[in-house]
This record gives sequence, structure tokens and C-alpha cells, in this order.
Amino acid sequence: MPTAIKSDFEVVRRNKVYEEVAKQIERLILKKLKPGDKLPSERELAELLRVSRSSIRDAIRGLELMGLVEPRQGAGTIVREISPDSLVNPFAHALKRRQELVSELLDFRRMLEPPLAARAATHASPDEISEMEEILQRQEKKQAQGDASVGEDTEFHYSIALASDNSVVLKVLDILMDLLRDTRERSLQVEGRPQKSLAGHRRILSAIRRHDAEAAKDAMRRHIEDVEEIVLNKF
Amino acid sequence: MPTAIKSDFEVVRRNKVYEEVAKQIERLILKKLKPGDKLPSERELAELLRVSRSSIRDAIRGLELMGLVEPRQGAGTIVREISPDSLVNPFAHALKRRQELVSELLDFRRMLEPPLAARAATHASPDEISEMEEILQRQEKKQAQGDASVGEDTEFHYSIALASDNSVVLKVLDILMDLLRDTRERSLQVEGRPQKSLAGHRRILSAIRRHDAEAAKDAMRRHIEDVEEIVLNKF
DNA sequence: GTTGTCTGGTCCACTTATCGGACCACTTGG
DNA sequence: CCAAGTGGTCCGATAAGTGGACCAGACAAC
Repeated sequence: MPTAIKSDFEVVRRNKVYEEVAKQIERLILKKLKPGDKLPSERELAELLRVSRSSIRDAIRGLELMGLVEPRQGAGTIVREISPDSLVNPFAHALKRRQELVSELLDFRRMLEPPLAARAATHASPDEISEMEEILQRQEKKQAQGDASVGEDTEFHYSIALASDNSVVLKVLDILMDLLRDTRERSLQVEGRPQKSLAGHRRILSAIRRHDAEAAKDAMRRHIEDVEEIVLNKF
Repeated sequence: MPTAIKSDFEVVRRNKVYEEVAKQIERLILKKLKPGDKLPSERELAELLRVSRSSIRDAIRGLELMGLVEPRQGAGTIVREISPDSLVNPFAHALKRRQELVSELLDFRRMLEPPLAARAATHASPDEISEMEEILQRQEKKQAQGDASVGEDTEFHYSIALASDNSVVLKVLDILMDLLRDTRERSLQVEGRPQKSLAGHRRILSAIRRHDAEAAKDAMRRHIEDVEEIVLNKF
């Protein structure tokens, strides 16, 4: 008789292994690989993911059809330049959904990340702080060379989450990355004005290094507002 | 060469439909059903979840083995009293993990829910507010009768999340519920001193009704601290 | 060059989980 | 008592994944 939650059930769908594999490879590309890089070999992937090579191949075929990746017999499979097409193609209606999702994601980040930064300020170990420093320096160097690649922003925020020493937070972030992936939302992160973003990161890290929770929270809040402004102006 | 994130891959596992079904039924029991209630019939569940009856039966057999549910030929499947055993049995080492998870979950809630309450205060529609009021009154009534059942606390918090009008937040909460489910953490929510919990809810709702974001945030923060104290004392 | 060992490309027999349907045994309410 | 609805059981069909074999192209070491 109670009736607070909508339809109590979600339709159950069997997950296809090759879809799951595709997700993970895509995530790897987003996080670590540049266009031109080689993917691990199919046999290697099969072993890492504990899955048959056939499934790996199915997944790669999918990524190939999406234009993300190019298998070359004998040589390996390389990451392709992300063509503007691959972002525009998938139908206009996906675009609307994407816009909504992006704005909701930003809302969520605005809620979660400031307290998260505060916690990082009080909990981060010296090692974790140097890790952040390293990431930030790498970005700054790249940016100085005019080389603003994707996925770096994510890396910095992820390192803050790591310092929270809370597996629940990490789990949630992984889910969010999946959401991003699902809507082909690759460009959220850096594009726009990377220098502004980097300055924000720099302020956050500085507060964390001082173990100043309030300052970290504020810096993160302002940083997200900046990002928000940049991203939303793109629509 | 970048190396901020640990092992880049998770082992891919094919999800078994009956496991997924078991999750959903378990969640239904947690959210809506009391001991003694009848589950929907197997054929009905099969239709709702778009899954064959065999899968439903496999799932129910699992729940039966866990002592959660008791199928009676001809009559239906009823929800059993949750025996203390079913919480103690599953090995001691699970208990430690559980303790960690609970404390991490509370941390996470402390980060997310205050800003969430603030947002609810500014965004909630009259309908959503009356929904919260209704839930709260039902709980207060039950509590007056000394009938503190599980899953009510969740319901109130969920209604706040609904008012946020943000699908990302809902998605995240669903994940958290899955986490709870996975560690058999049923008792987190109400047990302890329900009256204190209810008073907290009352204060939160009142702030939301006044559209006072700051007050809502503060009330939620204090409420979670209270819950934290109660729960952690149980270990 | 030649060779050995990588790589991806292809095929196929085998296993497994799920489906979908049939039929039975039992309970319940009219 | 009986019709309708429930869980209990069984089984053939289907789809996905597995694991292995073999091929052809690439590429580095010799």
C-alpha cells in the first residue's frame, strides 16, 4: 500500500560480455591513450579481462564501427583521431539528452565535490598530495605546449577522490564515468579554456596541501562554477 | 605512461539474470513488504521483469536458501521474518567489511545529503513536499504504535532526492542501495532510536517547506551526525 | 634477405544460461 | 465441489560465450 517510489521494477537485461568489454576499453582510451597509441593485443586483453578472445574481438569490432579504433592485421589496433563526426552523427535527439545529462552532472558535482575536497584536505597523505602535484604539473606542461588533451581534468578530480580513502565515493565516480561514456560525452572536461581550469586546480591543490578544509571546499566550489559556465555556454 | 589510476581493468563477468532478479525482489521486500506479505506471483514477476519464469524461480530459490522468503505450493510466496541468524550467519569476516562499508557510506552521505537537502529546499514542488509530509506522518504514526519497521528512513531520504529533479542523483542512490544490499546491511537505517531520527526528519522537512536552503542543509547535516552516532555505537 | 614471433582474421565444435511452453500438485474462495 | 490461481518439475530450442586451431600480414633480430 505504500507508494512513494515509482515503478518498483526495472526490466532485467542480460549484459553482453562484449558490451562490457567495449565499455572498459573505451574507458581506457579516455583515461590513458592518445590517438595513435596501440591497444594491448587481443590475447592480452582477453587474459586481463578473463574473457575469451572472441569477446574481445566483438567489442573491438564495435569500437571500430564507431570509428574509435582501427585494427591492423599483424600490427595491432590503434586509437583513431576522434572525428567530429563521431560526436555529431548519433542522431540529434541524443544531443538533447546529452545536454540535460551534462547539466545534471554538473549539479551533482557541485553538491558532492566541495565536501569531497574538504575531506581530501584533512585526510590526504603526503604521497597522495605529490600524486596530485604530479598530475597537475603534467597538465600545466602540456598546456604550455598548446596540447590540451582529453581526460586530464578527470584525472585530477579522481586523484582527489582517491585521497578521500572512501571506496563508496570511488564506486560512485566510476558509475558517473559510465554515464558519461554512455552519452558519448567526451568533451565535457577540458575543452573551453583550459588555463582557467588549471588555475582552479592549482588553488584547490594549494588548499589541500595546507590541510585547509574550508579553503579547499571553496576553491572547488568556485572551480566547478567556472567549469559550469564554460560548458553551458557551448550549447 | 600516466599512472594515476590503479589496475585499469575490472574482470568482466557475465551477469546472471536470476541474480539480477534476486536483487530487485530483495529491494522490493526492503522497500515495500512486511513479513507475512505475499510476493507477486512468479508469472506476474516474469512479466514485470520481462524475464522467463525459470529465472524468477531461480532467484526465489536463492532468496529461500537465504531464509528471506518461503514459497508455498498453491498459495504463493511469502516474506519471512528476518531472523537474527540471517544477519549473523554469513561469516565473521563479512562483518568487518560491513563495518567499514557502513562507515564509508555515512561519510558519503555526510558529503552529499546536506547540499542535496539545500537543493530540495529551493526546487521542491508543492506536490513533492506533500509527498514528504505524507511519508513522515506515516512513520510518526507507526512509531507511535511502537512499530518501527525497516526501510522507512530510506523512503524519506529518497523523496528528498526525487525533489532534486536530477536523474544523476537518483542513479547514484540506486547504486548505494545496491551496495547496502550486497553486504546484507538492512539494519543501518532505522533501528536504534527512531524518535530521534524522526525529529531530524521533521526539522528537515520544515526547512524545505520554508524553502530555506541553509536551514535544510544544516538540519540534514545534524541529522546525519545523529544517525552516525547511533549506528557506530552498534559495533 | 631470412626467420621467428608477434599481431589480427577466420572458423568451428562445445558449454552454458536463459527462454518458453507444457503439465502436475496444491490451495483458496466462491 | 470446482474453477482459478499458485508454486513444482521437466525439457527442447536458442543465443552467447568459450577455447582451440589455423591462417596471413608485420616487424624486429639475426
